[in-house]
Amino acid sequence: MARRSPAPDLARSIYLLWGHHPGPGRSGLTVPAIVAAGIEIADVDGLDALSMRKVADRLGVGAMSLYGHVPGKDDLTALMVDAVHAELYDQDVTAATRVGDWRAAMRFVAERNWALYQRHPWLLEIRSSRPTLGPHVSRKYEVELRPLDGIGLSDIEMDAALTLVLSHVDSTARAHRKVSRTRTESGMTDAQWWAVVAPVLDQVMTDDDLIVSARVGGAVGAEFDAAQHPEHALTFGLDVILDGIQARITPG
Amino acid sequence: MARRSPAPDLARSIYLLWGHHPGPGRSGLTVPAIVAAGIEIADVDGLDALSMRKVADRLGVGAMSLYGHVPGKDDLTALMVDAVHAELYDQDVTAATRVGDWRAAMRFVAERNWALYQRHPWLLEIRSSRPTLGPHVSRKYEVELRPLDGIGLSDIEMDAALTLVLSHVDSTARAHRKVSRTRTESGMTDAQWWAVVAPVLDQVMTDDDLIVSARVGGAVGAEFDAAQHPEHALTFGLDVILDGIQARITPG
DNA sequence: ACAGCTTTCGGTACAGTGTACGGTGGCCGC
DNA sequence: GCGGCCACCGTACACTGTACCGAAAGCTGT
Repeated sequence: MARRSPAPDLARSIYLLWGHHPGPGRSGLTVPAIVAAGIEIADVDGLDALSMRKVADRLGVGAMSLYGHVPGKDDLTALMVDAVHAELYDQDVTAATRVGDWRAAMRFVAERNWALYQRHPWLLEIRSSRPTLGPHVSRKYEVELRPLDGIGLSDIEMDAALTLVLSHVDSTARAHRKVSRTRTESGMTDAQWWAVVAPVLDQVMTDDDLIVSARVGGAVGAEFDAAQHPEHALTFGLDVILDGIQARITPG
Repeated sequence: MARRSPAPDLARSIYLLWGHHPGPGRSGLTVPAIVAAGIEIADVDGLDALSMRKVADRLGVGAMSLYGHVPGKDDLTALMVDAVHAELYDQDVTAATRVGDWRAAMRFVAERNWALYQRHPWLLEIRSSRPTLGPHVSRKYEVELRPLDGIGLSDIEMDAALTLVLSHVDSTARAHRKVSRTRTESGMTDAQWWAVVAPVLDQVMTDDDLIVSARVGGAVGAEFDAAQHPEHALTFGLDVILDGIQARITPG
């Protein structure tokens, strides 16, 4: 696994994110090409399937050649993250402000981020210790922050409010992904899966105290089969959060 | 890596979670001991450092001996997850209802879950496709759902509201962990780290549009150094969410 | 055109991982 | 005392990220 002794070169990582990388060598290999290949693999097979050798194979190049352009896998994934964030607002820094008041803007932001997670589910699997300080991520932050400027929140509250909206999308997408992975991995529909699991649970759950959760779990399960559960959770949570923020702006 | 061809045995996994496991063999190995060893390793060194060989070493046993008690690593981590959830409410199903009205109860729930994440940060790193259908996780759901019963939410809204609170704790803990990992991995304080990063960013960020984010980022960074940032984010978000739920119960 | 140097490429190797397979040793029932 | 069974585990395989260093290709100076 990752060497940690010679302290990862922060400066180099940042320069790389902001486009300071060597031109093509004699095999035509470039950083953008490597990043694009990585994204393609992760989009199709997930982050677990992303390996340096697979990226190299896809580019018709030896595994070790990648290391002349990218310091290691962590930096590659950071580059991938920043790259896909360019898709969000087409580089238009007023994209969110443009759609209406701050509530409409936050709904727009939530929807765009949700769509991004659907296109690139591997974003949810990344466990990086450092924040991604790349150009597109920075710009995304600006776009999403602007509609909250001047509506009566302190700077710190602005950040907290945005974080709240984004975390909600993140968590909902994560839950959504969990059920869809269960589906694909087991090769069953949700109903089939429950048909296998339910009898076992019935046999084993001898706990008489699970009164409320049994009822609620049943109701959720029913809605669940109705198939558009995640969208409901997304809008419900968003409504709650926006109302809560509103209450913070205009108390009483 | 994980074999997937012979379809993971769902029934066996559930039975295992609910305590159906073989007694000690001639080396004294038991499932609870394996799970405890796994938790100890993950608590200290994180989930990445958890390997079947390390668990076996800690128990003075060969790596393959574990497979007589546990089908594989995924099931082991599921067992670990369920096990630590026993710590949350000391098996008292009325623990949350007891502390006051539903708002007080949700604060209590948030605080307990936050504490659990601090004790077992590896909970945030788990990427399992299936939900953990174990006894302690089930009971936790019941404990946390009860205070929301009968306050004017539909069953589905109850679940969504609880999910909202828990996701918020989850996301905040995740962000908190990210900065503390940056600290330990780089061996620098936050200030030192920024002292390295900031000049590089300044040199490379030639984007004139980042007006609001520069200001807000600065404010957050200052608060950030004040060191209790995550607790602030936790209570701010919780206030927003609870106000939003309140608005949903008693409109007007 | 050719020599020499620089830069880039990639084969091999190493320390890890999860876990399948099959041999072995110790315990239990007779 | 002894046959059989089963828990245990040594070995092996297919992977991973990446360090090291030889090889080859291209550019430069003459």
